[in-house]
Parts: sequence; C-alpha cells; structure tokens
Amino acid sequence: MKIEEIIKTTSEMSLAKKALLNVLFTQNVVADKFNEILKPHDLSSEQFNVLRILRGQKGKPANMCMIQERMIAKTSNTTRLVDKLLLKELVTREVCSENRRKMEITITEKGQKLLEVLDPIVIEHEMSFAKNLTSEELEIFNTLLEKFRTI
Amino acid sequence: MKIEEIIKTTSEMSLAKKALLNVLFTQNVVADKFNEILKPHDLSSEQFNVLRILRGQKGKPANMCMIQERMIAKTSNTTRLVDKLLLKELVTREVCSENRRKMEITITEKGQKLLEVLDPIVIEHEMSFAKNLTSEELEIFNTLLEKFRTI
DNA sequence: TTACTACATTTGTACATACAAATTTTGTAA
DNA sequence: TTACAAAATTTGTATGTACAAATGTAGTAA
Repeated sequence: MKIEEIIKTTSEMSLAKKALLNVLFTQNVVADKFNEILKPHDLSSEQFNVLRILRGQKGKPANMCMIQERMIAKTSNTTRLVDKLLLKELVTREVCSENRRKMEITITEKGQKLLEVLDPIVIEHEMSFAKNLTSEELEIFNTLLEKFRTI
Repeated sequence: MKIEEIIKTTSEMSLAKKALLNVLFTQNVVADKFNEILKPHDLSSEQFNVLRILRGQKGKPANMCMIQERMIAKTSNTTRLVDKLLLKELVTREVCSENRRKMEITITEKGQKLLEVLDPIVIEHEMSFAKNLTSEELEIFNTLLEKFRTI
C-alpha cells in the first residue's frame, strides 16, 4: 500500500516528504510486529535489545554507559530498563570493584535461555520483511537508508 | 556511518537483519531531529501530526476515529492528544449535533498560524534528508520501503 | 587535606503509550 | 417500549520516555 493511501492525503506530496513518511511508517509496521512477537514473553523491544547487548559481551559484564551507547533509542532510561530485567531475574547488577561509580550488568542463565527461545522467532521476523526484496535490492536498500540518515 | 559500526557488533549480520536495523535506526535519527525542531514551539510530533490532519480537512471538522485512522502511530491515545492541543487553544472540540457520540475537532486560527510558521521548517527538515539522494534514488527508496513493509 | 571538576548512575517529574474497562449514544429487533 | 448489541469516545492503570537535577565516586591541583 502506497504511503499516499495510508495517510489518505488529497494533495500531491514531494518525493522528499514521501520518503520521510515512508521511513516513519515502515519502522512503525516493523516495531509493531516485533512487540507482538515479544509480548507473550513479557518483554519490551528495548528490554530485548539490552539482553542481546549483554549476550554480545560473551561473559564480560557491561556497565550502564556501554548499554546506553549501543541501544537504538539512545534516550531511554537505562536504569529503569535494567530494573525491570532484574525483577524478572534475566540480569544481575553489581557495583564494579575497580570503579565504584560503575555498575556491572550481566545476563543470567535464565536470560540466555530466553534469548535462545527467541532467536529463531527473531530471524523469522527479519525474514518476513526481507523476503519481499532480492539480495541486490536489500544491498541497495541498506545503502539508501544509510545515505538518507546521514546529514 | 554503517549500521554495524553504530551498534558496535562483532559478529557478521544477515542482509535481512541489517535492513531491519537500518530502518529502525534511520527512523530514530529522523524522529529525533524532528522533535528537536518542534521543541521550541512546544509541540510533540504526534500533536503536530494531528494539527496537520485537521488542516487537511479544510474547514470540515474531524472526529476522533478519523484522526486516529490517519496518524502514523495508530495506537496513541487521541483523546489525551487532543486535550493537550485544546489547552494550547490550537483546536476546538464540540459534540457533533447529528451523532452525539462523535466529537467534532477543528483547528483554530492560532493552530493555522502555528502550522504556517512551521511549514518552511518542516520542508527544510524533509530536504535535509532527501538531498543526499537523487530523484531516481528517492523513487527507488520509496518503492523499496513500501515493498519491505508489505507482509 | 580540601576544594574542585568530571564521571557514572539514579531519581523526580511531566508527558506519552498500550490496552482493557467503562461510559454514553445510537440503531434495531422483539 | 424495552432490551440489547454496536459504535464512539473517555478513563484507569501500568509502563515507557525525556530531560533536568541530585547523588555518589574518582582524579587532581593547591
């Protein structure tokens, strides 16, 4: 469905405006579907994101700065995100012994297990969108998205 | 900056995963910049969106259903959004005389004036992203975004 | 040591979002 | 007319987000 139909506009839009709206709307579709997938597992997408960052540490603990830096939405509140994960026992939090300002966050066995369950579901989610494009188109798509956001 | 650098991953990602992350991240950049633009005018992007929908009605009032339907993020709470606009006297709200379940929302003169101030700023915002792409690339970009989100 | 600055994180507060339940009004079938 | 289901919107509640201010820690210069 074209973006013009979606927002039910009557007037003609510039290519620039269409592109911008298309980016916003497409992200919305993707994010909505992802939240739907995570919902039965009682996880928000940002919580999932943090868990995956922690797994990427391969055993090494991460501190709050590091987590914040690697998140897609940089502005969300990492403390309260980690609080929620702690409540579900998906991560541990300890004061760093070398620098007591820092916190050491580690994914637990339970967190690892949850990610393992989600792995195939996430791949399926990724594929469900990518399958509409050929590899060549995906390459172009990635390049264009990168160009578009670079100011 | 490539998406791999942004999320600082070590492992190789599929094209599908890259595309999905690129969409999320690009939207984030666009939305952040837009919020920045609107902030001095004390308007959230969804509030702006509603105002623009109302202007598109060209005098005819819109009801809540209609507004909800045309918003990018379908799930936000239209009642409370309109409440905020009412407080700022950018819209009016009246019970529809023909169907008293419905509300008639109209943009005020003040709301129109605000949009007129924002119009050139919004166009500049759109252009600041689109200028990195040629018209041909923008056409392709729009097509690929549309294909990508269609499940 | 004391004072000062920077760093890392947390907390407060206002606002936004998600979603279910409640409210009010309308149309319609018995 | 009464009862009932559907439609349109609002409200309640939990959670998430934005951002400034506060807290606690470290390093350093006088």
